[in-house]
Amino acid sequence: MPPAAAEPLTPERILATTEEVLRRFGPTKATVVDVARALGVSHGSVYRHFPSKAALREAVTERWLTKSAVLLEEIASAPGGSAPSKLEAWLEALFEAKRHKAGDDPELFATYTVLLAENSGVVDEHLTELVAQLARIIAEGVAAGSLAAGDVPGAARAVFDATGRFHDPQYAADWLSPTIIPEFEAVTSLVIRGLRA
Amino acid sequence: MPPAAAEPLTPERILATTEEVLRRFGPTKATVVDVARALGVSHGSVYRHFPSKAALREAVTERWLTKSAVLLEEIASAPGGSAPSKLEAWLEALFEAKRHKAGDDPELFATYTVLLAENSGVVDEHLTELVAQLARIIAEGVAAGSLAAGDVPGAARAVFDATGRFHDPQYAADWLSPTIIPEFEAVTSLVIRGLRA
DNA sequence: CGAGTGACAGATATTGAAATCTGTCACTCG
DNA sequence: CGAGTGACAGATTTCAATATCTGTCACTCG
Repeated sequence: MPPAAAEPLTPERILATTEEVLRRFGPTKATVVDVARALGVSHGSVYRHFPSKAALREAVTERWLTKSAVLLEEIASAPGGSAPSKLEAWLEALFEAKRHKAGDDPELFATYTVLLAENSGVVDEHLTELVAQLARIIAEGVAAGSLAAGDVPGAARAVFDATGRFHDPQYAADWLSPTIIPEFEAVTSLVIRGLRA
Repeated sequence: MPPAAAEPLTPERILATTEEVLRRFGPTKATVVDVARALGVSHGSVYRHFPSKAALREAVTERWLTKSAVLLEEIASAPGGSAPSKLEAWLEALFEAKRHKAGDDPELFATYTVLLAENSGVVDEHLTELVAQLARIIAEGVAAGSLAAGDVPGAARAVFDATGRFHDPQYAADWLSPTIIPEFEAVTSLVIRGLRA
């Protein structure tokens, strides 16, 4: 981040710089003063755009989660393909995305894990959104006769819960295990089998 | 714990006192000196029986896990009953036991959660033992024709992983939610359905 | 002997004073 | 005006000194 630039100070620019500062200093060391310094403004200016440090960090978290949700939405709403195979693709995309984020840059992943933990409200909304995506896939399968579910939202939630080990960041350490992929496949196929008509 | 008694200083007595001290002071404050004081001996004596504080805490952890495993083993090896219903009973017993421990004495539960985290070796053995119990139930079902599984140990592991939300202490906070029981039932029935012949 | 002791060295944790950070606000200046 | 400032009070974090704990060992004493 170049020290300054006479560009207008927008929320967008502040968020991007906050991400950068979090990346460099980590979640415990990154301060509002650091963000302001990186932007070449006083920290008071940052408070013109965000009411608190917590709100700033929450906005960064939201941004990150939105990116993931959009990616998965594309799979969920893709035309064609059977519901079971779409379900499998969706679960695999979720797992692979997380696994790569955790594996490629563990420090950044740890940083975001801290932010997720302190913004459970934003995370809950994100999880609700993901379960809703799953529910749409399952509903499609029920309509097509390839899946069976009495309570579609309940089934979606159950699928999400049952695969928690492969998307909950608390298990990130396990994702490095060489047996994690067969384990993922075993759970996925068990769950899909349980949902088949 | 009465200050002293001229009883012989056995590993068993040290372990019981360590549990008591952990219960009262919590995992961060409980020291070997505290344990010795509660036993009315010098801390050097404790080191005659356990090579280190870590070993002492590990032994306490092992003791606790063994108790749980024995309880579940009774269900797994009970004669009679179909494999699917035994599987359900086993999963429910595991969940209820954990849920009650967490709900009835949250501080003690938190203490043990800390000990579990620092003794992953002991925990891994315990988990292997539990998965083996599941595998025995599933094998019984396959033999009786009520369940289907190509790879029985793999399926047991998958069942265990899929129900993680209902036994992994990291999720203990969720166990207080009023919706946790239907969620448990949804996952359990999905998994058992996936295993049915 | 051999279970138990207690003084000791090095490691770890606690504490309180100093430094830094968060959030506010009266002010500047284009 | 209204985006940006910087000095300030109170909260939080850091750091170094102090205290406590862990683990060892030469010793006691039944």
